[in-house]
Parts: sequence; structure tokens; C-alpha cells
Amino acid sequence: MNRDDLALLTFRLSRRLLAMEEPILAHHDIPMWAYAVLTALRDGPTRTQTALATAIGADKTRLIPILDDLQRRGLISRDSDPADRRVRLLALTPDGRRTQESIRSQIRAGEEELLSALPADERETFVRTLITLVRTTA
Amino acid sequence: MNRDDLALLTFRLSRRLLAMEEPILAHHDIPMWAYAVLTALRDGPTRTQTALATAIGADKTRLIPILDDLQRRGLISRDSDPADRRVRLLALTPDGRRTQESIRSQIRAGEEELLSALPADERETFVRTLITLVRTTA
DNA sequence: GCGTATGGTGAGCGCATGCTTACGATTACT
DNA sequence: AGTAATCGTAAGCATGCGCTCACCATACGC
Repeated sequence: MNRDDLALLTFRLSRRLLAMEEPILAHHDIPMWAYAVLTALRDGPTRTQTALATAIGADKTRLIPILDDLQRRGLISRDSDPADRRVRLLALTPDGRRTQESIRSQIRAGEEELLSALPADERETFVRTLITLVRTTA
Repeated sequence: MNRDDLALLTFRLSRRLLAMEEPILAHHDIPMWAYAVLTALRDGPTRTQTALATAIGADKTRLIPILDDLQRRGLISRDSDPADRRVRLLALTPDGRRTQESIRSQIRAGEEELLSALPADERETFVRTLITLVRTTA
């Protein structure tokens, strides 16, 4: 097979998908990394900012102002853990969850449109395999 | 479905695949964009550097030193088009083709290892769909 | 011949990011 | 009690990149 490398292919697709998301995120005034934070917290609170940074693939020192802004806007809560006062417990607020859901549904609509060109079984296989590969390479 | 967005997923996978490629490229002293150039030229010469930049998603002004270096190392040829002396005709040299093939086969080996965890039909569907989506979003 | 456009190139601005270092507060271990 | 490690934060360095502007050479249409 004479195809391009997976890195080049995923790099190109990633940039295009990010470009598709950009107007939606801009409309909510939420940068991409902030959205990644909201998305990561959707499944439940996170204990330690270090763990959150690792989960989303961001540098923890870069995360500080992002969390500051999300907290200031009332989209996340950031509490000291009584069990260990070094640690911050991070969670979505109801407002944060609503914002994340709103952005996600708009993004999802764009994804559905893009994926609609594919047979249903192929799109499902693609998404499932993508998730598997992200997990495998973690 | 409560999965992450495709942009976040492909962004993470892309970074990991690029990280997998990095030692291979470093060993050949070929930066990622230079490798993208060599890969793009594998299918045949390109007429205009502008077209090449567009094809690989790079800024044409960023391409200049990359092409300079590849040319200096004898991996590409860069000739003026007699039909239009503004234009550069770009092509792989035999050395460039060998270098691209060598890098590609090492990258491919790593990809095969990664993909080997998947059923054969799923990996083929994934790759084919990835290529389709890159084309669709161009 | 003139005006407009394109290709290639050089220079540079501003932003984002990976990474390092360091510090204070706190925890854990001996 | 002393030491080491961790968490969160601040500051900063170096690099890469998107993008703009400008210029020269060349091409094209009128």
C-alpha cells in the first residue's frame, strides 16, 4: 500500500477538525484547551490539576490561567481537598456542564455532517478504532 | 454516544504518532515538514512551490529553508520551469526517493505494530476512512 | 507599453507551546 | 525533628509557526 503515514494523515485531519470547531469555540469565548478541560471534567470531578493536565495532554504550568479563567466565569469549581490541602478538586459547575453540552452538540452536528458521507458501519468502526488507538498509545 | 470530539481524539492520536516518528526522523536528520515534502513528491514532481505548500498544509514562506536544505543535501531537485521562469519544478532525486522509502518503511513498521492490536478488517476500514476524511475536508 | 497578477523569497511580528527552574505550602517518611 | 517529595503556581527561555508585508522577476491581457 502506498498511502501516507498515519501521523501525517491524522495531523491533517486534526487541523481541519480543529478549524471546524474554532468558530463554535470562539462564539462561546472558550479556547480549545479550556474546552478540553470542560470535556475531561464531564465524566466527573478530577483530583489534582496534575492528573487533569496529564489526561488532556497539556503542560500543567500552562493550565493555571485556563483554570483561573474557567473558575472566574463560574464554569468549574476548584476546591482544596480536605484530605490533602496541596490538592485541588476540580469539577464542572451546572453552568459549566451546560456550556460544555451546548458546545459539544454544535460540534457533534458538524461531525455528523462530515461523517454522513460514510456508510454507517464504517463511521462507527472509524470512531471506535480512533478511541482504541488513543487509549493504546497513552 | 458520550465520546470525545473527533478533533480532540485526532489531535491526541496525531501527537502520539508524531512522537513515534520523531526518533526515526531525527536519526535521518529530517524534520517532519521535510519528510512531508519528500512524501508529497513521491508520487511525482510538483509544479510550483505554492502548490506543494498547499498540498502539505504548510505556509509557503516557511517552506523556503526546508527546500533549500533538501536541495543542498541532494534529496530533491529544484529547477526553473522553461515554460514559466517564475516557477520551480520540484522532484525527488534517486537519493531522496531512497531516503523517503527508508524512513517510510521504518515508520510503517511502527504503525503495523500499533495496528496489530486491531482486527484486520477494522484496521483497513480505519485507514481507508481516515484517508477519505482527509480528502473530504480538503 | 502598461497595468495587474503570480511565484519565489526575505524579513519580521505576535502568539502558542514545551520545557525548565524555583518557591511556598503541605504531606509523607524515617 | 529532619528530610524528601508532591502540588500548585510564577516566571521565563527557546522554538516553531501563522501570518503579513514587501520586493524582484516574470507572465499575461489589453
